[in-house]
Amino acid sequence: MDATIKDIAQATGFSIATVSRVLANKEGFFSKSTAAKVNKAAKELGYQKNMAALELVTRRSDVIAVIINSTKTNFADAIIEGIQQRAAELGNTIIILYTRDRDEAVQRKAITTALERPVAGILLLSVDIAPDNVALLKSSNTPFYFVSIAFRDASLPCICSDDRAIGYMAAHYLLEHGHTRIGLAGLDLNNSYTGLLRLAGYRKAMEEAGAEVAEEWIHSGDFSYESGVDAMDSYHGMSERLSAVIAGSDLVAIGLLNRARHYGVDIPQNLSIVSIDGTSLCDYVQPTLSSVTQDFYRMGYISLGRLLEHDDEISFTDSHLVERDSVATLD
Amino acid sequence: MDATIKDIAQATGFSIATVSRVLANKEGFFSKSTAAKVNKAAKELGYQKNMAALELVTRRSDVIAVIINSTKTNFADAIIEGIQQRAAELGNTIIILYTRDRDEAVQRKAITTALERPVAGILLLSVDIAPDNVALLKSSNTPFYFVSIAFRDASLPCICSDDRAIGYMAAHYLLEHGHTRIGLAGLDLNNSYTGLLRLAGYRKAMEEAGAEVAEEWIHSGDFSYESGVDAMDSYHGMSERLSAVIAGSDLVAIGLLNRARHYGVDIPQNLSIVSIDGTSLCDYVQPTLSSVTQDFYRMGYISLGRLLEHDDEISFTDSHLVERDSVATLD
DNA sequence: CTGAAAGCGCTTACAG
DNA sequence: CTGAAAGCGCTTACAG
Repeated sequence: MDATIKDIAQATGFSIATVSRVLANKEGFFSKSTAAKVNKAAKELGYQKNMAALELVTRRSDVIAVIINSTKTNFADAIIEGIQQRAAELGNTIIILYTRDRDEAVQRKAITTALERPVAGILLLSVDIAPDNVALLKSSNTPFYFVSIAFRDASLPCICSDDRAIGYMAAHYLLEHGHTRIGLAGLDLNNSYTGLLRLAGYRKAMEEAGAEVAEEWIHSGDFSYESGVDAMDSYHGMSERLSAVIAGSDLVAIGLLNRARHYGVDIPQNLSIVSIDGTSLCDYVQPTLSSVTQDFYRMGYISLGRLLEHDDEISFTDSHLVERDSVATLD
Repeated sequence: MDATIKDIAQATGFSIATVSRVLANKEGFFSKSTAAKVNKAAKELGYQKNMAALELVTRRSDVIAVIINSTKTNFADAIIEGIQQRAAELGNTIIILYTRDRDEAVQRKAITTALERPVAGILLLSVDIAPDNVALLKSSNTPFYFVSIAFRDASLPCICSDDRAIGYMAAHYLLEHGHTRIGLAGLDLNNSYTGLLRLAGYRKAMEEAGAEVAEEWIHSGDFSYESGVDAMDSYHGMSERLSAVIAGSDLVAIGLLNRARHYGVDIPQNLSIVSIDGTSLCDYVQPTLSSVTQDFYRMGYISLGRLLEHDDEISFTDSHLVERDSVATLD
C-alpha cells in the first residue's frame, strides 16, 4: 500500500528523521550518499508525501483557497487562469469554493471550509462580502485578498481595475468622437460599488466636456445580456435619440447590439457602443465591439503574490481602450 | 488562538474522546446534555475542525480533485458548475488542478498532487491522458472518472456525449433540409478520438442518404475560432460550393460565420451552418447558430456521483438539436 | 551528518 | 454514556 517514510527508513536502515530531512531537502543535514539511497528507495516504493500529516505538524500549507462568486461572468476564467499560472510557478495548490453575493450563510460556509485547513491564504473573486463575514475573515489569522472588486471600506485589501477611470475613459473616448448624447447601460447601481464608480467617472467626463446628462440616459441593470436588451428597449422609446451608449459589460453590449438590430438600428451608423471588459466576445460579434479592456489575467496573476506577501494595499491593474468597429465619429 | 478539542474538553470537563464524538455527531455515544455543553463551548471558543488532523487519522477526506485541461474551451465552465453544484449537495470540497493534453510530465504532476492527499476521488475534465499516467491512476487506490472525453480504451470510466451520434445528428438535420454538399470543419482528426467519432457519425449519415463526400469538404483543425476561419478560406477557394457546413465547435462556427461575412457569403442564404456544443455563444452572434447542443452541466453534475459510487461504466449524456437561424431549407 | 523522542489534532477500539 | 490510550505520518528541537 501507500509507502510512508517509515518504510523508507526500514528499507535504507536510516532513521525516519534522516529520511524526512532528505525528502524535505533540508540542505546540510545529510550527505549526498544518504540522499541518493533514500531517494532511490522512495522512488522504488512509489512514495508519495502525505500532505495531511505535513499540514498537521507544520500548521501551514501551500493551499490557496479561492472563493468565487457563482454569478455568471465571462471574465472569471481569465482571472482564475492568472491565479493558476502564478500558483503553478509558486508551487501552490488551489482549492475552489463557490459562494453568492450578499448571501451571508453561503459565504460563511465557504470561508469556514477554507479555514478548516491551514491554508496559506484566501482569495475572494468578485465576492461582495457581507459585513459579518468580514469580521470572520479578520479574526482568522489567514491572509485574504479581494480580486476584481473594491469596497468603500478601505481596510479590505484588493486588486481590481480603476472603475472610476474606466467610466471616464469610455465617456471621454466617445466625447472625443463627437458624441454628447451618451447613454450608460446595464450597470448595477443599487448594490455594486463598481457600478457607482463607473457612473462617477462617466459623469466627470461629461461634466468636463460640458455635456448635460439626462437621467433617462442612465439605465441600470445587473451587467447581464438582458440588461442590455432592456436598456435598448428603453432608449428606443425616447423621443430624442442617443448617439452612443456605454455598456456596463460585454454581455450588456451584446444585448444592446442584438436588440438594436431587432429595431433596425445600425451599429455604428445610427448608434455607437463602447463596451466595458473587452473579453474575446468583443471579437466574436459583428460589428466587433470597441471596449475599455480590463487585464483580468494579470489581476489574477498579481493577486496571489500580493496575498502571500501580506501586501494589504488596494491596487489597480491597467485598463485601456481597444478600438474595434462599434464606434462612429460624429461631425 | 485556534481552539482544539482539547480546549473544549478543558472548558467542559469532558474528555477529548467525548468531545470528539459530539462534534462528529456519533449518535448514541453521548447524552443530549453533554452535547449541549460541548456545542456551546465549541461555539464560544470559535472552534473550527482541523481537517488535516482528521484526514491523517481517518485516511480519507471529502475532497474531490478536479484535473482540468487548460486548453481553452468555452464549455468547461458549465461542467465545473455542474460538479460544484453536486459537490455542494454532497458536502464535498473541490481542489482544482490544471494540466495539458499529451504533456505527460504536467499531467503526472497534477495527478501526484492530487494523490498527496487522501482525496475521495479524481475527476479528469477533457484530459487526453498519456498512457503512463493511466498506469499511475490505476495503481493508486483512488477512484477516478473522465468527463467530456472518451477513449478507445474501454477500461477508462467516463461520461461524455455520444460523439458519433452528434456527428450523425448534425449531418442528418442538414440532409433533412435538402443539403447534400455538407462540409465538416474544425475537428481535430489527428489527436482527438472525439473528432474521429464525430466524423464517423457524419459519414454514416451521408452514406445512408446516398450522398458522396469529397475529401476537401473535411477540413480538420483544433476546435478553435481560427480553425473556422481557415476552413472558410479553404471552402471559399473550391470550384463547386458547399451548401452547408457542420462546425466542430461553437468557436469554429463563429470563425466560419465571421469569415463568411468577410467574403460576402450570407448565412444562411448562401451557406447553412450547424454548430456542435450549443453554448450561449450561439445566441449572442447574428444570425444565431443552430446547434447540436450538449448537456455540459449535467455531465458535470452526474460525474461526481458516478465517481463516488465507483461506477466504472462509460455513459452518455443527451445531446439534441436546437434550431436557431443559421440553417436554410434547400429545395 | 544522524537518531530518539515529543508532538501536531484528531478518531476509535477497548474497557468500564 | 464516558475516558485512557494508541496511533495516523510527518517535522524538528535536542543531543550527540
